[in-house]
Amino acid sequence: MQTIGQIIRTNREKQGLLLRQLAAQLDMDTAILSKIERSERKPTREQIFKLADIFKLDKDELLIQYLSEKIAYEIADEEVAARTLKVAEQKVRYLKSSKHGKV
Amino acid sequence: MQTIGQIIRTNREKQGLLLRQLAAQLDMDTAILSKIERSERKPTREQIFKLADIFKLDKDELLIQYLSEKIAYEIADEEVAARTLKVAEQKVRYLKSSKHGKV
DNA sequence: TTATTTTTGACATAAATTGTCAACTAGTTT
DNA sequence: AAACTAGTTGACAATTTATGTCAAAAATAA
Repeated sequence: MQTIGQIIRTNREKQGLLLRQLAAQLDMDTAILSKIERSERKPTREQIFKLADIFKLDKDELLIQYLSEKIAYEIADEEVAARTLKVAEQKVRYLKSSKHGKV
Repeated sequence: MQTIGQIIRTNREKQGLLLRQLAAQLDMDTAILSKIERSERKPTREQIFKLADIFKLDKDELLIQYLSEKIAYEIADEEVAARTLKVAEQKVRYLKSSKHGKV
């Protein structure tokens, strides 16, 4: 199970880029990128898209990794985490169906 | 599909309580409770537990409703919402297993 | 050792969440 | 109509959380 940070580091190293080089492309501080790679901070959504561009990764896939990681950390400590996600699925389905008409 | 707000309002009315009476029990401003019932604001975790006490509802159930609603709203607009939740389940399982030993 | 890269931590800035308050609306009573 | 009651709204303040900046320390390589 790879974290976003690990995905970034792997890709960066595969391309032989230094932290500061990738950070420059992302227009961010080296310190932050270092923290993101070690999961000490989360990237922003924009940063995710820039990373997908730079590494030619599928934007949706990377976004899914990013969002799911955020959610997972949000509730990982809850005993009810598993059931919460099941109910969340129902609610998402409901919200999406309401949106396209039937309220 | 009931929102937390609807659950609260239903229970409050069942008990014949006024907004200000329930708000007092919750030690919160009437305005906020009004907004929570209409889903204009989210309750805090503590407020959820107090509500479960007051209405004699199952704490875990209400917590699940609360957490899942938060998550659902977080990603409902994403095209990738459904897959995101599936991946989140995997990540939660992984995080929980790491926690109990095997890192 | 010197130079380079990465990590760390203190602090600043910005964004999101939550709370306070007073005015407003709508309905009811006098 | 005026006064009262319940609920709603919106502007603003306070708090919390997220994100960014910077310099110095630690690790690595030359």
